[in-house]
Amino acid sequence: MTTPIAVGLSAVIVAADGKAPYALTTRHADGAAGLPHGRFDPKGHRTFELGLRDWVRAQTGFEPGYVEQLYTFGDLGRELPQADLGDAPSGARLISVGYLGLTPERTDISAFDAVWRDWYRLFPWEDHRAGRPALIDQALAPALLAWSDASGKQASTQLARVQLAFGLDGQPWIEERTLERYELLYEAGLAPEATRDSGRKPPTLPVSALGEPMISDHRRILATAIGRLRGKLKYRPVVFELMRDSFTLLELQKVVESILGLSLHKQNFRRSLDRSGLVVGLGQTTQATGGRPAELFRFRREALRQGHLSGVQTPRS
Amino acid sequence: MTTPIAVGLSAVIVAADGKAPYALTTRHADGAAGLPHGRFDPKGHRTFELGLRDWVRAQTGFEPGYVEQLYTFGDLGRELPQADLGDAPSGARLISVGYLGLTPERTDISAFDAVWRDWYRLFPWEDHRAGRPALIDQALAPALLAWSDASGKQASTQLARVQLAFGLDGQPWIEERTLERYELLYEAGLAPEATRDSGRKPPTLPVSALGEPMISDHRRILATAIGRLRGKLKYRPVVFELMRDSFTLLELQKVVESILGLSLHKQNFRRSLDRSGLVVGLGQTTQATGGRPAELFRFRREALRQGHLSGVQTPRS
DNA sequence: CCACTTTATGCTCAAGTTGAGCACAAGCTG
DNA sequence: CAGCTTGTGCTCAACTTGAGCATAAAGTGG
Repeated sequence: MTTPIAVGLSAVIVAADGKAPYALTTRHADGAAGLPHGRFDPKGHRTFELGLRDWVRAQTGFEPGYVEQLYTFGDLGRELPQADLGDAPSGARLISVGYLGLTPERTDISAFDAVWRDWYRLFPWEDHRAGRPALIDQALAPALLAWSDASGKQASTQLARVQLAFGLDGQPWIEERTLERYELLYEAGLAPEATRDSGRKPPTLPVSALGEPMISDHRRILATAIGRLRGKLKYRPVVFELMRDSFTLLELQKVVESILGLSLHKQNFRRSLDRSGLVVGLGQTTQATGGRPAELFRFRREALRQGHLSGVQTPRS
Repeated sequence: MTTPIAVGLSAVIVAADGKAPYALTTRHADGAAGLPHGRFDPKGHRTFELGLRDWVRAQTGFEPGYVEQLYTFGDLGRELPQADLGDAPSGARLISVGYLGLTPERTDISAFDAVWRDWYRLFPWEDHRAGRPALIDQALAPALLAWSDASGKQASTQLARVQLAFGLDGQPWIEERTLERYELLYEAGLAPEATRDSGRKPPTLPVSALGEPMISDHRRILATAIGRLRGKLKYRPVVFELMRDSFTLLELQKVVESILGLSLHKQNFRRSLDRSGLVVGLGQTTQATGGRPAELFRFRREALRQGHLSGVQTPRS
C-alpha cells in the first residue's frame, strides 16, 4: 500500500500602493489568515498554473494576470495543521507548489472571505522604510542570539546566520533575505507556526514583534515570495506589473519602496529610470499629490521586445 | 476514482573543466541519454532533496554535494514516453521536480551506466566561446523564422521571441536564455522530443544542429539548469562549488567560460576577482600549464560568513 | 645561450556609473 | 506673498568598466 501524494497549489497575489504592499489572503475559521490555495487536480488541470488560477478565482473572485512559479515545498512536518484541501485522501503526503502573482489593482473582493493584507503585519521586521524597526534589536535579536547560544556545537554557525540575516554586528541589512529570516525565527521556535507544528510551547514574544501567523506553511510561502520579488525587481522589469497604465515617478518609487521595505534616493532613482529606457513621459501632468504637478509616465512595453530586461535600480537614501 | 499523482525527481549534476561543462547522464535502452532520476517516495523520503540524493547515488554512484531546487514541471503531455519510474501506478499523472547539483570533480562512474556528458553536445547552439556557432544562422534561424512566419496571427510575437532568444537582427546574444531557446525549438517542432511527444513528423535538420535528444522532459530540465546556473554565477559565488580547493585564476576563468559558453577578457576578469575578495592567493605557484607559472588561489569561504555573496563578474572579450 | 613561444600579471586611460546633495520650478494654503 | 509641498535639473567627486599596452617568467629549438 503506497502513500498517496496530494499537490497543493498556493498563490501569493501581490498588489502595492504608496503606503504598503498587500497580499491577497483568505480568512479561516479561527480568524487565521491563509493564502488562496487548493488541490491540484490531475484530471481537471492541464497545468499547475491553470489549476492555480481556478482556485484563486473560486476563493477570492480575483483573476490573476502575471504569475510565476516560486518553489515547491515537500518537507515532512511543516504543512499539516489546517492544510485543508477538501477531498485529499487522509494520510496523503502533501507537497505544495507556491506561485507569485502581481497585479496593479486591489480589486474588490468584498463578496468573498478574502482580504488584501499589508504584508508587514505578517512580517513587521521587514519594513525599514522609516529606519530599522526597533523590534529587531529589542525583541528578535535577543531571542535569536539566546537560541544560537544554546545551539551547542553549532552555536557559531547559527550565530553567523542570525547576524547575516538580521544585519547585526555591523552586517548590512539585505532586504531579499526574507526567507532566511523567517526560517531562523521558525527554527528558533519564535514563529507561532513552529510551536504549533511541533507541539513545543509557544513563544513568549508578542505578535507585534513576531508577526501574525498563517495557516499551514503559508507564511513561509509568503516569505519566499517577498524575497523573490525583492530580488527580481532589480533585474527584471516586473514592478510595472504592479502599476496602472500611467503613473508618476514618485508613485513608482513608492511602490518599489513598499515592496523593498526601504526608502530610496529620489533624484537618483529617477535618473536611473530615465537612462533605463523603461518608461516614457506622456507629456501630461497630474496634480493629485499636492505640490507641483508631476508628469505622467507609462511603461514602454516595447522595451521588452527590444531586449531591455533589466529591472529598476534601487539607490538607497 | 481519482487519478494518482507520481512525483519524479531529476538531477542535473554539473562538473566543468577548462574544456567543457559536463552533466551527469545515464544511458538508456536505445542509447538515449537521460538524467539521474527516480520517483519520490512519500514514505521513505522525508524531503525531496534526500530522495534525490538516494536516486543519484543508486543510479550513478555519485554522491551529490551542493544541491538546489530548479523548477517543478507539471504540464500534461511533455513527460510521457520513456519516463520510466519503475513502480509508478499506470495512469498516474507525472510531475517532476528538477534539481541542480554542482561538483568539482568528475568522479569515476564507470561501474554504472552513466556518463559525464559535455552539455554542448545536447545544446550545440549554446557554445559561443569560439564565436557564434555557424549552425545558428545556417540551420536554426531559417527553420525558426519559417515557423514564426507560419504562425498566423501570432507571427509577429513569435518572430520577436525568436529574434530575442537567438540574438538575430542586431539583438545581443544573452547566454541565460537557454530555456527560452530550447522551448522555441520544441514549439517549432525542431526538437526531436517534440515530435516524439506529439506524433508529428520528425525534424529534417541533423542532430549536429539540433543537439542530441534526451528521454522524457530531461533536456528541458537540463536547459533550465544551464540557464539558471549561467545567471546565478553572476550574483552568487557558486562557481567555487565547481572548483577544487586550489586553482589558478585561468582555470577558474576557463570554468566560467565553459559554463557561460562565452570567452572573457582575462585582465578584467582577474581584476574583478581581486576586488571581490572572494579568493586569496596561496603564495604557491604551479607550472602545469606551459608558460610562466601561475599563482594558486583558493576560495575564501569566510567571505560567505561576512556577507560577500555577489558572484563573479563576466567581462566579455 | 639566445630568439621565440606561451602563459601570467601589472598598469593606464578614457568613458561611464553611482552616491550625495544643491538649487530651482510650479503648484497650493493661509 | 511667504511658506509648504512635491517635482525636476544639474553638479561633482569617487568608483567601476571596457579596452589594451607592457612586462615577467617559464619552456623550446637552434
